[in-house]
Amino acid sequence: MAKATGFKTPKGTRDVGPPDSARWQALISAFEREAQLANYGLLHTPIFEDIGVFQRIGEGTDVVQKQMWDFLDKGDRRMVLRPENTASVCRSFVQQRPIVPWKIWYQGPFFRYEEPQAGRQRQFNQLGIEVLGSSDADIDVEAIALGSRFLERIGLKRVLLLINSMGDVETRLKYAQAVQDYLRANLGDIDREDHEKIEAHPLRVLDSKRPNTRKVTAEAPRVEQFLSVEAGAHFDRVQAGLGSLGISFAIEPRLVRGLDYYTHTLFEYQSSALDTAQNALGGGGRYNGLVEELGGPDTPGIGFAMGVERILLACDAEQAFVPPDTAPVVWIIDVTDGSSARDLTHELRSTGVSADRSFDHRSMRSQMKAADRSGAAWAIIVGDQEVASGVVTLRNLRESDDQKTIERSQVVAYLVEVLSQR
RNA sequence: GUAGCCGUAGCUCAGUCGGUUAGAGCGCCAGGUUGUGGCCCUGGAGGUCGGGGGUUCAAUUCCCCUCGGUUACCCCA
Repeated sequence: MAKATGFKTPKGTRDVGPPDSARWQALISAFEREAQLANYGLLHTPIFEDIGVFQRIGEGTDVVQKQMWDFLDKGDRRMVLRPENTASVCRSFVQQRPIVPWKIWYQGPFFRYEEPQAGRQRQFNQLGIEVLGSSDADIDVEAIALGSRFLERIGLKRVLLLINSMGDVETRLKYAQAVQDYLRANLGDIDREDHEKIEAHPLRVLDSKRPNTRKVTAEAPRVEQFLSVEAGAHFDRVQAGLGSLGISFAIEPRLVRGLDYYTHTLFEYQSSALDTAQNALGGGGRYNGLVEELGGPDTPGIGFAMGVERILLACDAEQAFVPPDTAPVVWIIDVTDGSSARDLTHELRSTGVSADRSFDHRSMRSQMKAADRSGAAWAIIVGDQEVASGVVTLRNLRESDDQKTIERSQVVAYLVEVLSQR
């Protein structure tokens, strides 16, 4: 417990240190590899932006209405810590005007000012991709497949892929009207807490978790009946593509997602291994109006974001993606004046062998304990006898207790040789 | 923003129906073994019992407030 005068991480934030940080890095690397395999480039955007960038994602959304972590800078500009990345990427696209299709991936911290709970932090990390400049349904397939492949490759098995379509803007408007009419007609059977949403955001009532509302929405009109010919063809092509790639999915007519910019394809990856309220590992969809909203040309886009913390929670639940081994290969035990430890660690590191040592002239027992605890495979022991004879003692700490005497001048080359044979 | 539960050593937790120096296990440090880790034994360090206020002769314990954690609503990653 922190002292009265001590500081702690701010509410809804946490430190991530060893060994968790190594696992976290490995997860990012796994995603980076997946992105590179599909020729996506890395885009870093600022962690804060003008508040207007994010207001474009929908005035009626919770993200904009109550979760924006905004502040005035010293020039009286209204800034906001980014709550998501799609709007930033579109802002960047408008500013840079890269050639299309622009395929980028990203990773980093995001911020939403809300009450923390399981799988929900005020600062959290997302990784994801965006593609701007193509309305080809095969890009939808590529994006969805990339996410599925990533989750599969890190060892998650209990993942459900849900998809839906919102159609184009006209479809969406007509469908929203139909849903609203239907909900109004069944007002009495809908949980009271959802009544307000019926008027403000009828589509969002569809993913309400309240039992009475769910009974009503199960029978709600389906979007298929409202899809234009083009929108229907697009959705058909996406489904056929996923089928061709052998990716299993379920159509979820009530999947609407909370951001207003989505059109056409919507998708979400859910973990059935998590029994918390937040079981969505990630989600995304197509947004064909957002670039224009931000002052650019009419440009289609699609992408998804996944929550790093949630993925790791799911990995814990499935006992997948174990932390990588970060132990040094060699530990130097020097019971003379420490000079050998100083020089040998440097030599080993220079040849690419990880090595560490104790400091502060600890006892041999203490140094051996430290070597054991570190997980090192080898110990190099240097005492007065060794120094006098120009040798060191090389001890195997893992497979056996074998140890042997070896020339001081040979030991580094010897270890490099032994390690190369693995 | 709202509600429930919870804040006692670095970690996981006992405990105190209010009463002299607040405990355990694990971890850490040292010793048993002045050249050998993992097992075992011994010892040690480390807490203003989350913070503030109130009641009381006396508060870690009771009351209020506050901060934080946690779970849920809402919503999302």
